[in-house]
Amino acid sequence: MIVAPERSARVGEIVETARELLEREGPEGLTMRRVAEAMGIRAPSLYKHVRSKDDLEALLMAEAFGGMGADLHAVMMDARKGRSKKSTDLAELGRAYRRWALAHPHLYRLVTGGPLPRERLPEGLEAWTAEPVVAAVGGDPDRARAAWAFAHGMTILELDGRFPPGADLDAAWAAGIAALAEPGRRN
Amino acid sequence: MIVAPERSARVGEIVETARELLEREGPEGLTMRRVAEAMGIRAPSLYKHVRSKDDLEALLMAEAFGGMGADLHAVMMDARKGRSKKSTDLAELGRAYRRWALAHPHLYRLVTGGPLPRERLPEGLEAWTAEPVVAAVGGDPDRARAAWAFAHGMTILELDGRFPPGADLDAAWAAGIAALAEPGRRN
DNA sequence: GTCTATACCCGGATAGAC
DNA sequence: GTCTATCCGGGTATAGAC
Repeated sequence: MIVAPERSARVGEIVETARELLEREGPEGLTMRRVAEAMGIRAPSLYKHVRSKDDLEALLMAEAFGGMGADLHAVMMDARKGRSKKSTDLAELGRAYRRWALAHPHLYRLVTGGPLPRERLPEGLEAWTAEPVVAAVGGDPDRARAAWAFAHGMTILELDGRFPPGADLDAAWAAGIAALAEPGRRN
Repeated sequence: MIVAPERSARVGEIVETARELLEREGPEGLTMRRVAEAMGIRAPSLYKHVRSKDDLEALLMAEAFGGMGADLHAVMMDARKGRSKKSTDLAELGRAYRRWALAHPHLYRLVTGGPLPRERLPEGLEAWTAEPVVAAVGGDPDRARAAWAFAHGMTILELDGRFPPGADLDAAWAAGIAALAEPGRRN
């Protein structure tokens, strides 16, 4: 479990406002001036609570990470109740991953796009989020990375509208997951 | 084969300057002012040749697309000389893809990050670039999309430094390619 | 301690003169 | 085809009012 670090109530308000703005209007809408405006104050006042815009984005990232991670962990827990086998896990996980991303496209981009500001993120958050994937492939780190790359690639290409209009993405997901769900056969 | 559309020599200069700037300094360095400066003119003059910065980026994108596509087509041609079978094709293709991206990280991001401005790109460029991948998986579009997503995911996560320091990326690539290279077995 | 006003710098873009 | 002047919007530092 991940515990949110202590911080003033004001900071919580700012992050919440920023999250709503980002989800509603996308990255263009997330400016310090707009956040302040939405809170009824002036932009410079924000700097009494957060160091910089990058800092604010890191806080948002931590929150979003936690939300997505919670969803994935829930799938893992469900699977452990016995109703599913390993390869089903991975398929379920993939669906949960995709569902979360499509429900929060801008947050997904924030969390997965560009380098991670690791110094600004709670320690262990990254590994915790990845746990369910590692578990679903039986602990093989190479296959876990391949699966993660596949899921991220499918997701970001879909969000960016890079697949042709008629593409059957369910089928592409199924093809990839089926292939990656079991141990390699050659070598 | 793709033919570059007609355009004034000056536009060619601008695109070339922009490409050098982007490759050398990254997206932060690519501003209209810096491009102009590098050419010894003022920024507003650029607008006599390109409509907007987005337009300039689209020109850059088309060029980069062509470059990457040419590399992938070369691999496909080589394979057709008979030395390799299908699954080898996909592995070779993956290596060429990764190599190109690591050699031109900023161009790769430009080409694959965010939505495609399809109206501004030469028609057919996208499909032409994808041809070798489709060929390598025997024409199955679902598997081609899965393979592309995997390759893009691996590549962008590597460029963004999202894998842990000790991760064996060669192994992750191999695991993914081996899995995706052959037709699915279940259903 | 919290906010405001003001101001600076940078980037994209336009208008109009030469 | 290039210039100068200029506008707008964004991040952010500073100084000071309450």
